[in-house]
Amino acid sequence: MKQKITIDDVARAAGVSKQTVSRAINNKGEISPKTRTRILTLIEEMGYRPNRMAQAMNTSVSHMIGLVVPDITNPFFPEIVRAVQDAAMANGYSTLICNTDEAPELEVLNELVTHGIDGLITFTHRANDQDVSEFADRFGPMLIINREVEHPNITSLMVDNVDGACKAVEHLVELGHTTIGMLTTELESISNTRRVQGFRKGLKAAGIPIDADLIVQADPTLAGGYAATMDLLRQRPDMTGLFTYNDLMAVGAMRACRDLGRDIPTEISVIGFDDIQIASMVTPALSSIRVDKYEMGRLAFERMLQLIQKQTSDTATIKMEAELIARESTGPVPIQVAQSTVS
Amino acid sequence: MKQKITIDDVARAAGVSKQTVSRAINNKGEISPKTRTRILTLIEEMGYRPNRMAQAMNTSVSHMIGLVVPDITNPFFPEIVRAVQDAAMANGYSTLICNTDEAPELEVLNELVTHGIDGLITFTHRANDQDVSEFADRFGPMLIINREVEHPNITSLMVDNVDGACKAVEHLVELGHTTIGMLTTELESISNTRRVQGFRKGLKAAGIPIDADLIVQADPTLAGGYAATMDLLRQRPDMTGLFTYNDLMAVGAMRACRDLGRDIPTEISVIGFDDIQIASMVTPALSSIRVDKYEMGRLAFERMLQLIQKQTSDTATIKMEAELIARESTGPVPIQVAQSTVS
DNA sequence: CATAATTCCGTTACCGGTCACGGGATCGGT
DNA sequence: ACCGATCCCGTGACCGGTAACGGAATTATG
Repeated sequence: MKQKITIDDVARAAGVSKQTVSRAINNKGEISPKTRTRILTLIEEMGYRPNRMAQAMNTSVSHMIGLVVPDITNPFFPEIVRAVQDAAMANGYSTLICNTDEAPELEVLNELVTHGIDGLITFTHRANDQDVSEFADRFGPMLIINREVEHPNITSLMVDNVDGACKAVEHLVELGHTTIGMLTTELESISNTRRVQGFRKGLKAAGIPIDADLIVQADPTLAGGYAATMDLLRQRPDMTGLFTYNDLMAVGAMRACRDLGRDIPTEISVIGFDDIQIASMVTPALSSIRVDKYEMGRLAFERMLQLIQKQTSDTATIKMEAELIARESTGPVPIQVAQSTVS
Repeated sequence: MKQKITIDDVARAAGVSKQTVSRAINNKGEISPKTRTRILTLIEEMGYRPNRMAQAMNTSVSHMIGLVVPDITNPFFPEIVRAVQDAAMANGYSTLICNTDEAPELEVLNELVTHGIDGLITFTHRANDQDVSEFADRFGPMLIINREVEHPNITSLMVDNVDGACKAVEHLVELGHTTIGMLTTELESISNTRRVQGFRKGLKAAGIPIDADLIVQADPTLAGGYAATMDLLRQRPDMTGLFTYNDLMAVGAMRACRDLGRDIPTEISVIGFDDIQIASMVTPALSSIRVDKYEMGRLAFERMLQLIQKQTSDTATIKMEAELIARESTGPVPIQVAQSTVS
């Protein structure tokens, strides 16, 4: 049994050629209105749906896109994924998703290509520029998030990390802090580099000298943030403001502060980055630099669709701003119960 | 330009028929070892990969499975998705994912089928049994999580919700609580029904009479838990133990307790269900009934693969236990920093 | 009424692989 | 040296659709 109902079955039932059925479905080519409606109602009755693989074989349009994220369990990604899928589904596209944190990125990409995807949205970070370029040569439209690669097939979507980090520092400075630390993470990460850059820029703008001792590297996790903060606060108890590479580190940092008896926000202020769901759920609620993740996914798919349909050949980088969200961890603000739909 | 490299290109380059190339790749049929290795090295050099769509057209094996979740941004799902994808990738399978909380479920399923998926793992909850059965008639192997449908093509994976809820109550009872409330959610949900059932069973086992006033329905969200708890604690200030349908409600409940000046856990104990990442991150850390979500996804794919490859025709329900995780919210336990890998 | 222009639909080839079959070359046995 | 078995490999058809072309039926035109 190959497939439940084929176009031939419909053609036979309608007493026409399958080409005519095809014309009826796609409303393409010459076909009389009454034949068309007759076939369409018949299709409806039979519950026939064209096989997208067969379609893709001659049209080269599979109605699938690839979506590659490092790790879907990282709270930063689900919202982006959701946005891409919502937009995809609304346009008749399905999404093939892969995680790459423990798999060779290019291998994953190549595997996705064999399925005939029409486009690719990815957070490819580990593969080097040259390999990515070579891949893009052989493949079609590609959209990379938080990375810029010069290539006619590659469009980038960049969050303004420098500005975001800068806003975090500005916020702390406005609250009166002058001894401000930062938890950073692996240097290979472009986002991290930019956020450190923004941190320095913010301090400089406020006329605060940069103290290398206050910039500490750690794992971008809750445990990493906890450990680094324990160390940092012991060595530099004078620190009253802390900015972290991401929210999970900030949550860990807050836990460390509590364990060291440093009240938040009266004795120390903490601000994270990304504004993941958890940020608004912890106590005290975490201030953060929000990246509009849903919008990010939406924009990514929107441009991707245009590229696929060749409505545009614009591969100019899409830029997004990051926004300060001040909550309890950087000052006494009213408690807000977040809106969230979760079962 | 249809595709970068086809089997014909390889055949031409090797000076053989494409059938021979096919034999070399699949190591199937009669082929001399030296021809085979010659072709394989050539394939390696050229970077050729067979088009899975074309393969699927005659073999009916697309190496894709469908994965349908209500909402990937719900913290309950990413880990399951990840587990399925890890297992899938390890077996050469790709995953087509869709969200269904705002789309007609059967429509989504049917759409996935047109892509030729080999199997389907789903959390289909809203569609009624008959529609699901009819769908299963036309489709192949299906695995539904947290729902049982009698059908030769359908395998179920069930978490023992009754037992899990029972464990939560037992835990509260052991701590000395006798006035225990529960936040439930929509009645249509099977999981909810079972958890309420377990709640009642636990009380009965402890000899505590069931007080209908203490069972309150709310949205399964942080906001829902917050609002319901505010109401409940005002009407029943004597309540000292609270069990919630899920962790998000519990986090909301804890916030409500704090706002009402009820200290956790000295004045009231709270326990949730699912043990999502957030549970270990909030303060105080939330006790919960853990569902091993990674194992859930792993088991689901494992069985699915067997069914696809017809290694088994076993559609017996897969059962999973839920486990008590006691943290700060139900008693003074040492603080644990959770292990978590997040960027 | 004959011819040209439309309208509508069927036929054939093809997308990129795999299956079933058949046939040439090599080898062994007598 | 002849014949059958074995080992390889090629040929044609096919999976389920679509593109391109061509031809019959209908309508318009002289």
